[in-house]
Amino acid sequence: MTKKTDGKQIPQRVVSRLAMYYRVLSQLEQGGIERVSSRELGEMMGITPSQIRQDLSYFGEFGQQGYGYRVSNLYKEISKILGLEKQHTMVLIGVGNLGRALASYTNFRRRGFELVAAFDVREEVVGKKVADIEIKLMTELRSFLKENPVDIGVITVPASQAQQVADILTQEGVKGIWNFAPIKLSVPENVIVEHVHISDSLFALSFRLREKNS
Amino acid sequence: MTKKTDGKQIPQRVVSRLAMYYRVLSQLEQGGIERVSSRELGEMMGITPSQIRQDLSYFGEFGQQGYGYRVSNLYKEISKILGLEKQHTMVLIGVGNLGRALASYTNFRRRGFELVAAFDVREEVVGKKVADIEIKLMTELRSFLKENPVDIGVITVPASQAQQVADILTQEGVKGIWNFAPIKLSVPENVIVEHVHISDSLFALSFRLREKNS
DNA sequence: TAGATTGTTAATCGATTAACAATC
DNA sequence: TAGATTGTTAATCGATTAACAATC
Repeated sequence: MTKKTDGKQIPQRVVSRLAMYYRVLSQLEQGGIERVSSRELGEMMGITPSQIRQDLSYFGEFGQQGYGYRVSNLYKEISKILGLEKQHTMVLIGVGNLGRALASYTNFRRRGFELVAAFDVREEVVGKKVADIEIKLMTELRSFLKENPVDIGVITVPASQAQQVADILTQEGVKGIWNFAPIKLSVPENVIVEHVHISDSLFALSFRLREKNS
Repeated sequence: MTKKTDGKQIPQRVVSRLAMYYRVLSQLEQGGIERVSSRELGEMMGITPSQIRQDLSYFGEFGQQGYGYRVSNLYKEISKILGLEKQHTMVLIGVGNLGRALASYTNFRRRGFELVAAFDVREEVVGKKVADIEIKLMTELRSFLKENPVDIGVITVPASQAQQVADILTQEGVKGIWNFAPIKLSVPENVIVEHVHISDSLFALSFRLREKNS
């Protein structure tokens, strides 16, 4: 039962697989499945049972010999590991099409990510709403952050403005940035940035299509 | 000058770094920079010069001893490698917020990805437009594909409908799928799928925020 | 009990980094 | 020329897979 989280730094690859496990387990639970083995999980996800057991062993012992894993239990444990049982507050900067899509994605709220404000530079959208949040003018970002505790900043502005926004966020104490601008941000080392480079994966698709036909 | 593409399968990691190189080089070129060394590139991207040279060596020799790389040249070569000099046609299935965001992202068109049609199940959006494309009813998808050559299908429907859409796409000869539904698609082995699991990266951010504070 | 499956240690595989001769 | 930097081979590192004792 000893947790193995002690000190050891968890590889990035393991963390992203945790998110996959979480997703699959959520489907299994919704499907009313009660137990699952690493072999079955592996088949569903296209990875080896060994890898699953190895990954989980970073965090503890969640299974039972001869039986496998209780779906509802493993789901809850992984949810805890990912920090999805905590509440997170988010601000959105840049209410374009993508920002709007993210704001409206109700699953985030369900998982404990609460959007508390949205900002844009364009005066004409100010006062309108996304996902029941009133859009504020970008110039109010700093003062808002001073008065409201915010965990995560979601950046969906053009690349040219992203660094500037990141600077305000980090100066005002935001500790996590979810960045959709196609640019590498410089931030203090205690701030965590997750980049989502959507177009990179389209380019990879293009490459693999080409590779196949040659 | 011998290309090394011969047979050897390129690791997925290398492909996704190619997309990064492409992005950085595009910035350098726009900034009017003429030459760059692997050391400089590495510093900008936070990876080792060795890795850059190793990656590039999969595809040929693009540099010059004592000088480095000519930015415009390397940019063009990587663009070729990624297949971005070819024209690709795309259809979009699911015109929700995310679909709308992708359709409006003009950079794709600039890179040779042309959206030729968009589909949705909701009758009320049919006939309206996204990015100058008239939205069609989902039931017309199959017949459209029979009459028009399409390279890539972009899936932005809910998870529950994604497999069904993927089946139609692959049956009608689409060879690449860009999937935003949070589910693993089963497709024939000659079809290439790129998944973008946006929420996975938010979960990873949540994990790393938690990890830091413990 | 016999069969199944875990958690973990050891072996293998692949990817990253270091080193260096070649040469601009 | 001397200094810089490539492309590539070899060394190292880390991640994945296999194997197996423990045990439900």
